[in-house]
Amino acid sequence: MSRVINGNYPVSDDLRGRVQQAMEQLEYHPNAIARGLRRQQTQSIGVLIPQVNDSYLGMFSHIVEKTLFAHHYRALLCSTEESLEKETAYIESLLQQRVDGVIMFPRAHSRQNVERLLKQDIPVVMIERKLPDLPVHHVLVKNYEGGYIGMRHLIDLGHRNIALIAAYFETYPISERIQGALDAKRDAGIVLNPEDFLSIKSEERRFEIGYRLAVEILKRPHDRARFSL
Amino acid sequence: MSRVINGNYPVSDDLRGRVQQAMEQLEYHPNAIARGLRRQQTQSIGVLIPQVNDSYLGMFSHIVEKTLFAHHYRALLCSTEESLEKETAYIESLLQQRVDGVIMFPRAHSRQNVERLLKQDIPVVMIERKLPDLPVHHVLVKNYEGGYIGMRHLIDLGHRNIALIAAYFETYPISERIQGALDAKRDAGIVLNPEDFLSIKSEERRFEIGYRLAVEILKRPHDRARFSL
DNA sequence: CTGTTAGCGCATTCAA
DNA sequence: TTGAATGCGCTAACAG
Repeated sequence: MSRVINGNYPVSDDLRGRVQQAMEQLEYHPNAIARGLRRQQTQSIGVLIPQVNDSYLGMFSHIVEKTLFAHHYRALLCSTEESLEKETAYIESLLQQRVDGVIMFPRAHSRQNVERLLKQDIPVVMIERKLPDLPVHHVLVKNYEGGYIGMRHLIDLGHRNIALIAAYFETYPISERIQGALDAKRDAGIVLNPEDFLSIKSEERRFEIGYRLAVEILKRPHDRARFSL
Repeated sequence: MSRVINGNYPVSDDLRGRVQQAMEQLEYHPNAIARGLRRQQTQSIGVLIPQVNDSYLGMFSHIVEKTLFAHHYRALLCSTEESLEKETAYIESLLQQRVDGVIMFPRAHSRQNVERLLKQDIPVVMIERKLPDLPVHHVLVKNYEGGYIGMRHLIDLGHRNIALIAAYFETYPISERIQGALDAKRDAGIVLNPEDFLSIKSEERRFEIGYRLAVEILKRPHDRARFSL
């Protein structure tokens, strides 16, 4: 009897006892599928991440999973692998799965996918990316401040020749950090040397290129602090 | 019409066209919940891992997710955090979710949980742990050979004083590796010095203790190669 | 080839 | 307080 399991209706102790005993004997496990169909609610949240296999994102997904678990929700972790195609396929899957909500950590331009979710009235939380004109929740880090503080720290340490390496420099969180860093430089009255800003194109493998650029910088004359965003 | 979607019944082009058009207009997404209830099959596989947030396990879960995805299955990643309680809670959840199968990467003694799954006829795949008397699939690495080859390599390099650090030394994959390593030593006619085998108790934080033990070994006199399992 | 129907397991009515 | 009936959206079986 559903009333015993959910405890949202008055039930006599006698009946409850008999039902519970029967449940144990039959090794009965409530069918979450049928319940989801009836209640139109699945207690599951889609979590889209560029790659689970990454220290920062792994930490992020872990804490999300842990929190959802504690609130009796299940996280459907979806590794998009930076691919918009896979993200789209996963969105379709989550739509069919009738998830109660979606948390997105997008790298690519996922606007259309977000719109598809909203059209089906599925709440969306965006991490570290802005979609100001859409009714979604945002979780944003103080990127500008981070960039500013980081650069400021190096300046306070006495460094003056500070180069900047950035990937995805045209996208939201990074552009903010860069702006913060550049502003810190400007506020300290340090000349902005264009050759000190090295960007990595999005298509390139970021790790290797970052390494190569760093090596190049270190080959330059003078003492230089490095700063990677 | 389900026949159009699934394409497993003959349908005229005319009807198919009309149905497809209607689907687009209504922004129809097949309800996987209802389908799962009807078909008694959910196209989802539970994947239990001690921690997603770990380089080796992260890689493992990533490749599993990728493979399942390609086969139109969804991976329900469950991070057990080395806790038997959380593993048990997840097993119950997967049981209720009616997953089509479970892949387990257990650290703790998960025998009972495996038995609960089998009792409901859910296929189980065990990674790197043996449960010989249970009808489960096993995926095992050649641990003995790995330990043997590793030790053999150091011996071939000319080292003679070789210490061994191991956590969970009493559990399956590790004990195999240790046996392999010790056999390699014996086969090379090297005396087994008991103080060369350092174990880490399972309760301890493995990383820090491993580091401390390694430092201790390095303080010893003589040239010693280190070997961690 | 196509329309109709029953039932998957549950939660929520409505009666009793 | 409890039993019985309905329908969530789908697919498989059965007619047509």
